[in-house]
Amino acid sequence: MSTPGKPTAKAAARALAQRERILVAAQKCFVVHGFHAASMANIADTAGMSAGLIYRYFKGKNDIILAIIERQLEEARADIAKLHATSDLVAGIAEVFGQWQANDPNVTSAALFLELTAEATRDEEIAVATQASDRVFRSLLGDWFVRAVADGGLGVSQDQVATRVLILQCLIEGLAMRAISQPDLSVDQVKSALNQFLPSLLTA
Amino acid sequence: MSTPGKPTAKAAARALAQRERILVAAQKCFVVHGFHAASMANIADTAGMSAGLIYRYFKGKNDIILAIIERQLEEARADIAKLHATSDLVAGIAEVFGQWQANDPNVTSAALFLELTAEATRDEEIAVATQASDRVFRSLLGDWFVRAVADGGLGVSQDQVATRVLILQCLIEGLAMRAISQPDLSVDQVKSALNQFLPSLLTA
Amino acid sequence: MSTPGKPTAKAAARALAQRERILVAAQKCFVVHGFHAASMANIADTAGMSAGLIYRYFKGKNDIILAIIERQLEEARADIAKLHATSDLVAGIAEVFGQWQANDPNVTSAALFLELTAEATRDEEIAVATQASDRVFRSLLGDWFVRAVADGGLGVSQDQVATRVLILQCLIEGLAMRAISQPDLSVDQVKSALNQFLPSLLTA
Amino acid sequence: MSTPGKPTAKAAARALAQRERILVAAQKCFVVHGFHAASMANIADTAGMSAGLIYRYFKGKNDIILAIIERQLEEARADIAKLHATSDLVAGIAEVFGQWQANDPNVTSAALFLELTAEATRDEEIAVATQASDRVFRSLLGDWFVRAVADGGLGVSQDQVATRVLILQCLIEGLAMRAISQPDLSVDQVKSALNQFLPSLLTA
DNA sequence: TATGAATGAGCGTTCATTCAT
DNA sequence: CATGAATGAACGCTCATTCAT
Repeated sequence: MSTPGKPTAKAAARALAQRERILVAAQKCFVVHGFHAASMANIADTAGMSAGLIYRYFKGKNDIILAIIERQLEEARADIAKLHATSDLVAGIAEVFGQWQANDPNVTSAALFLELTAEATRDEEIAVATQASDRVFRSLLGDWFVRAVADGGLGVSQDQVATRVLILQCLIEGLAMRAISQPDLSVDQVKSALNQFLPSLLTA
Repeated sequence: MSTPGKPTAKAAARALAQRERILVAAQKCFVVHGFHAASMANIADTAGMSAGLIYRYFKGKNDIILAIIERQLEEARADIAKLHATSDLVAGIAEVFGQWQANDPNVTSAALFLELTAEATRDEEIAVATQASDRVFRSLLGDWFVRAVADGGLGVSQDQVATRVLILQCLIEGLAMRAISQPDLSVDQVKSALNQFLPSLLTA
Repeated sequence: MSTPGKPTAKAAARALAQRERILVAAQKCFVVHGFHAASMANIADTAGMSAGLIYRYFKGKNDIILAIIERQLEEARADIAKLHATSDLVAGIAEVFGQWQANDPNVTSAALFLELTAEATRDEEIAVATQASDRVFRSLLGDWFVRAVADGGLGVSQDQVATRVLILQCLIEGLAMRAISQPDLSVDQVKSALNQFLPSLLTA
Repeated sequence: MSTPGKPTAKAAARALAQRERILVAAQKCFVVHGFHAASMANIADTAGMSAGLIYRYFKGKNDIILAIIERQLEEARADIAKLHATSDLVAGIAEVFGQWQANDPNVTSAALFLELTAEATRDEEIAVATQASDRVFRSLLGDWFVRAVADGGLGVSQDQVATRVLILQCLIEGLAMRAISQPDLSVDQVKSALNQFLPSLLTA
């Protein structure tokens, strides 16, 4: 009231920063322990705050999970945007595969992605969020496929888009499982395989 | 000791049957609730026995999870065997996709598969088991690719096998995620996509 | 199964005994600390068991409260039955007042009665239970008023019953508050006052 | 110190106003949620101030409860004063009963009264406060009973006062419980009952 | 004076595991 | 062999209270 505007903005900024701190900590904990095994105390410790404080910024544990899903959607959107910029889809996918294999708790985790998807079969809220996220992702991929080559797209015909997107997604998401189940699979092998089979998917 | 030979064999058979009862119940519970949310009481109820009795046949909950992984290996082997028998790989994969989408607690579950794989990044024992299982699976698939056409194989050259197996696995496992994240994807669409892209993978 | 009937009956008896142990402990704790301030750990300690065990016999804390209400109803029924037997209503009420003033955690507590009634304005389940209990109590009292003198009743006319029951209840329940707020009020003073004003209530 | 006299008086007045704001808010919250279930955050919100500020005016939650008791004493004194003014005691009591049944959070609440009394059996400070309050109330009622009819009193003899006050209080406080446990009891029924039994209490 | 972010202890509850029967 | 009562540690979460701003 005394200094209008500013203090509120400052407080809002702090709140956002705190939410971010919590989400980063939660992501690490979820990657390391899994959704259910990671405790709020775990997350609080990792975030360097008391457990109770988390509830000022999130309604509960489930709320954190949903926020993490949205984070992943935004990261995915950013990745898609990069696809537009680069002509080298193979290198992009291979890089993501490398990150998944390294299992760095700070970036998108393959394990988290799998567990999240599995959880969608049990939690209605999570199901809604993941399916919505997935729809957006497919739509973005589809736009890229269908756009004219002159505009940075692939110029694929409309009746082919769904099929191509499906296969491409299977390849990418399948690599998430390979990153875990086949730790001795090298990035180069992945590149080589993709170089051999992706072109037929990407040509009009 | 008192009645040697026969009774022991009988007891061992009973023990195996009990383990099987428990595993079947556990699989159902895990599919429905997930590994961590499924309680031992749940499993005991489903198996129609007391909670305490389970500990005569398994060291603990983790021990059951490990056994479930081995069960899945067996089932995977059976699936591979069916691939040999059928000439129609596309129909086979599409059928599995349909089962995954239906999420029948009695057959291999996509969600369980994902959760299990995710868990492998956290539990060393599970990692070892899943990777061993995966190696066997790849080996069986590889054999089929490399075997002569006359012997029911595909006659693919040795230096192409790893690549082909990799792509095929990505497609199959990618469909596990599609079954969950894209519930409106029809079996026919999957068949159509596979029919378009599998041939290039399966020809020598 | 092996020894049918008996074991189940034994188990049921034990379960009932455990429920009773818990209810007795809960009543003590509720009297001493109040409904909300009494913790499940408190009750478990008082009952001489672990906190977790309580949940085998009660759904939760609210379930215990509801069971205590029913207990009180049964005790009230027993008290009413005694009224039938004795011609000395004044002595009976005065005795109850004495127990209330002593605040013995083992018998019906005035404080518990008040808190329970207050809670009924907030918890729908408790409201339903207390009102049902109250209806039964009033009905029993009314029967006694209306019954012929020859049958141990008071022979009060039908159109007078509701009024008489109302006043009598106010006097009894009012004494519950007096027992707390006026600790120096003697049982004899209560008797004297009741002897002076009850007769007009009890004559046809 | 810097501006002696006046500013201090102003500050004291402000402090009293703040205390009043808090007490009004607390009373509302206590009526709705009960003493223990009402949170300091609740009270702060209702009072339109921050939670921390309350601690400048009250030592803690218990301190607020004690202050509320004193408030009720003030209200009770006011009610007694009204009894003096009206010749119709029955109508006055019936009106209070109606307010109790309506459970208006802005006036004296029956539920709060009961909970407060119950709490007196547990908290020594509350016991002292309620008993002192009760003594004053009885004294005021007694004065009215004993005062000469010519002075607006009832002219009851000294040795009858205690008994009459006791019965009258039981009737009034008993109606507090009736208001909760017998929600279908009408104000008219109460009036009718009081009209029948009060006269014998009020005549010399 | 006033705020509200932060703490930390304690809550009700669940559940893997043990063991007397 | 089989039971299920019992434990105890941990969980997610709430809230009275404090204190830097």
